[in-house]
Amino acid sequence: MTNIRDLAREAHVSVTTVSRVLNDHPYVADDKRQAVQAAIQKLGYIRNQTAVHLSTGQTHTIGVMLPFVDHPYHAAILQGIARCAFEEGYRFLTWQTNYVESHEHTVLKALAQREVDGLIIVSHSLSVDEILQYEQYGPIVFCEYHPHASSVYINHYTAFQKGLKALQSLHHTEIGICLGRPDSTNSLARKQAYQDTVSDDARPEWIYEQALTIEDGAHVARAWMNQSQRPTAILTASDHVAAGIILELREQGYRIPEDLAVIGFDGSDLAVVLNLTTVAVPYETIGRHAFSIAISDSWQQHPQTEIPTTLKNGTTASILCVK
Amino acid sequence: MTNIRDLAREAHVSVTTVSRVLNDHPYVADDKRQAVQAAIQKLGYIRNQTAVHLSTGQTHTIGVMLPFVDHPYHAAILQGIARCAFEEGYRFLTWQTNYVESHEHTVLKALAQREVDGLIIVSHSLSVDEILQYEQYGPIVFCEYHPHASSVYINHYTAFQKGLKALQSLHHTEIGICLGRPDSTNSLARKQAYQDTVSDDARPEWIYEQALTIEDGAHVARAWMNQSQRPTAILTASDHVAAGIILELREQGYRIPEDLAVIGFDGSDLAVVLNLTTVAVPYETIGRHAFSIAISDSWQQHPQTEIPTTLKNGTTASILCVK
DNA sequence: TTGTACGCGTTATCAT
DNA sequence: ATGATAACGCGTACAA
Repeated sequence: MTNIRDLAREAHVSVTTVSRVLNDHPYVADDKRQAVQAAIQKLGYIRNQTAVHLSTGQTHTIGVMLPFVDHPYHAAILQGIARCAFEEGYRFLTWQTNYVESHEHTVLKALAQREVDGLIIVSHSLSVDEILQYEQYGPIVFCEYHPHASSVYINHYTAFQKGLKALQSLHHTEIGICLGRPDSTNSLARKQAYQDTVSDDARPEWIYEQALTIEDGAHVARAWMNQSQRPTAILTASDHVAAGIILELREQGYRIPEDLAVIGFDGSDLAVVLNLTTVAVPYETIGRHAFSIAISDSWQQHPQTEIPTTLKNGTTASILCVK
Repeated sequence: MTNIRDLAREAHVSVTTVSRVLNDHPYVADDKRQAVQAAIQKLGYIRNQTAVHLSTGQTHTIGVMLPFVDHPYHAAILQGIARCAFEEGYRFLTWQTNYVESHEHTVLKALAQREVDGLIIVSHSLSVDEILQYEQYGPIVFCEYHPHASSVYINHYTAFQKGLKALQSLHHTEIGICLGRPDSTNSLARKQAYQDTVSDDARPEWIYEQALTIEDGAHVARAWMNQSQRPTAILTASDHVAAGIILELREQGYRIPEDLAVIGFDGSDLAVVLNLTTVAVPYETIGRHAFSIAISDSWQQHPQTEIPTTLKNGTTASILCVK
């Protein structure tokens, strides 16, 4: 493997001059520059990036920690990160943690070990404090709201409130909600929005937890059918869950939204094909913002960037479907 | 940043001994080992991976080249790669190329520059020969069939044939197909399967090209409606396209499968929620195989690994729906 | 404008 | 069992 020393010898210049040519530095005579370039051609030289990384102390790589890569929600954030990273000449490493804490530690360690210049945390199960201990090694940006950390987030409280108020404006008073992991930051905010907005009509038995997948949605539907007192509308935390509920209920002969109004969350392809009423989230934008914070110096101020959501009208809970 | 020299000084041993302790090598006395470990604790030492990479000449990182990260199809392959990589203590870098050739060159260059130990190419637009020139720098594994390269693939010819024969067994004789990028390896195989299987009934105007997204599917549906001679069944190259066709046609008052039978491809979430008849592909398995080939020595023999597909019955083209 | 010499942090070779 | 010391390949003060 030929290196810059070989080039220097071949071109009859010093390694410094070679390095200058390689990095487009000024102050190098044209004849020498050409001599170096000729040597590069002749010897088929290719720069070793690892050596650059060691020498400069930077890898130009950002790490991304997320539970799963194959969920539309996360993939869309990745999309934003990918676009931005490419534009900036950065790479990104992805770690899939499945919310396993030991795996999350692996990711944090990678930051400490200088494998990456910074970290974007899409979702996590370790405590924020524990994660922030690694901030001494480089920028850590969350895609969730955390007041004492750099975070790019959607306001799950107001987003959920938006859905709930829409249902109320359709004269629903018996409203249920679906949550994902019950103790996650997002779920807590959503539950709070539920209690504040629906207030007196809020009922614990209408809060369906651990609802994350299509399959989980079907479970929720079955639970709903078995209840003596049923909500007339359900706001979910993902389009997948909404889809599961709707499919199962239709299967059983119920009509949506007449028997049960359902609102999704995400604005994914599922919402398009099922024509779901849903809370659309610009995930790609979140990824872009998170990335640009991670590679700038602004992260040190722990900036808070809220990304707005929009309620997208469909046929599973719309004015058109209500008398 | 403390390094192994600091540790050596602190523990009163040589850097070699420190390195041995760090890498669990034998031949190091217990007292020295403990002294080193104490020094590690005291100085808060963390190993610099970049230096390890330079010294060993390996990065323990695999690069993944794909057009988009936010398509279920690619995300599922990534999932397989992610699982395998984690198990093996490897990292993976993802490059999203959008099928832009200059971007693809960037990825190949990264292999030459030793940023990654190997490359998995999910899909590409550069010629295989051009890509294979970079094989001198490390393993390159394709997730498409290429006879002279390491490849993990599904047989698009037989997979498409499977769908076509299913339609024929439902007594369809007027069959159309949707293809993605018209000149891709996959599309060519699919077109061949169409011509061979449907043979005399194959019609150029029933081959709908550039059909990749839900939106494209809607276009296909409109094209179909405008035709004087319409196929009675369409086999698509993705569930997205199938979904787009079905939604648009239902919108216009057509019935599926009575007016048009539709078969999807992928076996994605869309197929689940729309109850599509589809050709299911185990993408995660493809990712796993590709990865394990990339990190073993077997790639040098250019192994060919075919992954089987299965026809999944739904309601958009099933025996149940035909008299 | 150019070059020398050292640093980056680790592993590997070869003595002892 | 342990330790000097030379790689690995590049960037960069500092000197000239």
